[in-house]
Amino acid sequence: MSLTAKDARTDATRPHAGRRAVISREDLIAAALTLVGPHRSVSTLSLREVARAAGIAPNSFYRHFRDVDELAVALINQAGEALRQIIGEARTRAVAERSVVQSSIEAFMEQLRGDQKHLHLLLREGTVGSDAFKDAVETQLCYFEEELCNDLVRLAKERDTGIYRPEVVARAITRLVFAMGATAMDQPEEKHPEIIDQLVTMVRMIILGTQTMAGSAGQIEKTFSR
Amino acid sequence: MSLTAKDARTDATRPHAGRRAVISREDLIAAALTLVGPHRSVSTLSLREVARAAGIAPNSFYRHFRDVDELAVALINQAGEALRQIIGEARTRAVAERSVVQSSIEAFMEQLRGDQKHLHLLLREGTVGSDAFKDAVETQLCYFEEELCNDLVRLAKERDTGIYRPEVVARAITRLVFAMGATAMDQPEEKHPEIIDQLVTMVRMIILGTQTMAGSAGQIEKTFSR
DNA sequence: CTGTTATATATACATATGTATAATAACTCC
DNA sequence: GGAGTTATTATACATATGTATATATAACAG
Repeated sequence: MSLTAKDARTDATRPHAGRRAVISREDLIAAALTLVGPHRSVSTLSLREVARAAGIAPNSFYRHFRDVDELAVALINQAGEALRQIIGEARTRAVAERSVVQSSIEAFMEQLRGDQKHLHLLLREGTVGSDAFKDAVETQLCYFEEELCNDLVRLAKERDTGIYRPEVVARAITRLVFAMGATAMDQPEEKHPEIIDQLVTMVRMIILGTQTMAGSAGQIEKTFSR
Repeated sequence: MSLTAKDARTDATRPHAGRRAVISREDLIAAALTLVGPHRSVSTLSLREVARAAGIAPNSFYRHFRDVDELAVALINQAGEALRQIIGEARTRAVAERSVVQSSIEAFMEQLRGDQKHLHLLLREGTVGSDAFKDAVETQLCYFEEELCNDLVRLAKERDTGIYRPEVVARAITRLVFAMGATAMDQPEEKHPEIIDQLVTMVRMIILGTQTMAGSAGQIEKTFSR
């Protein structure tokens, strides 16, 4: 179990008896990612197709995944992590600047425009496929909800505005943003500003609603002072 | 163009030269409907499979549809019409009774519980597939939005509550209900009451928000007097 | 070098798919 | 009855898929 000097050469991979893998799990995921898109669903990917895209023999696929479905789950998890990190950065960056709502949504749509296939996956494919796949998507969505919920509670305390059932608020906003994002992906870029505007309005209505329900109607202007 | 006695026998089908169709477009759609479900996406349906389910030879499919995609579009349109009618009835029935929000959502979830495959289709498959298919789903969603928008404006006038950007409100509610409905379909029935409760809260927040934005905060209690 | 072992490929097979072509069956009209 | 017309089927073919089996290849240990 001790590491020799030779092992260090292989850089964080422990010594290896047998042929070295010419391709990694991640390479396969990346190859699959090039195949999906607005017109191609993960659920229609075939093992041979992915293998072809990755430049390996069909059977080599089995060295990395039990079947395409397992790949799909890995794909979703990767997509969720990537997106959460991006949104997280946008959020902390936003606090200093303008409205949290506005800049978070803009960051989201910005990402969407960047042809990030990851986003396509998370937004559109959540509700079709195997149980394992759907669970994976749901889990990622819940992560988003939790983080947003924490943010909402924190902000409400800071600004001393009330907040009614923050977990429901977080869920509503998350689902709404994802749903609107999914439809936005099929629209030409000219329409994105309008969609952003609608989304911002929706989110503000929800926030206004939860604050009113919490009985803090008097503090509303404070929140939207940009 | 005149109808003879013999024509009347065939009941609204005009006289027909050549063999009579043993199967109709609708039969094919119905057969396809039996194949889709929580685990089967429309986009994975094969021509032969649908033909098999309908009890016809693969090639006979072409007499009715150019390809599976055309069937999928027809399926969506049918689903949309069916659902709109159901919700419409629920809505008019609701006005006399309790809160419009509560009873509309309950009607929606009720339908969902009834294993209506139509709903599965509309809720989940909207964002993957051909352009024609996605357009069809989007169109149906827009119908919902328009009807809801009319309702909202009418109700706002009746109750003299303000309403800010009703089309955005209608869109938010529609997308939210559909998104929540899609996730609800994977949950056991015991959780449905909780989901309904969340959804009702979400919609009330939005309505409260739009009313507040319209500057009619004083009239809020009136709306939620159940 | 030899052996061991993990990895990748080649070949093969049963099965599924979309569709072309030709044949058959059921119907209307004369 | 037969002629014309249309719906349906039978057969066939090229192609794609998942996977089983066997084999080749590369890295390591000794």
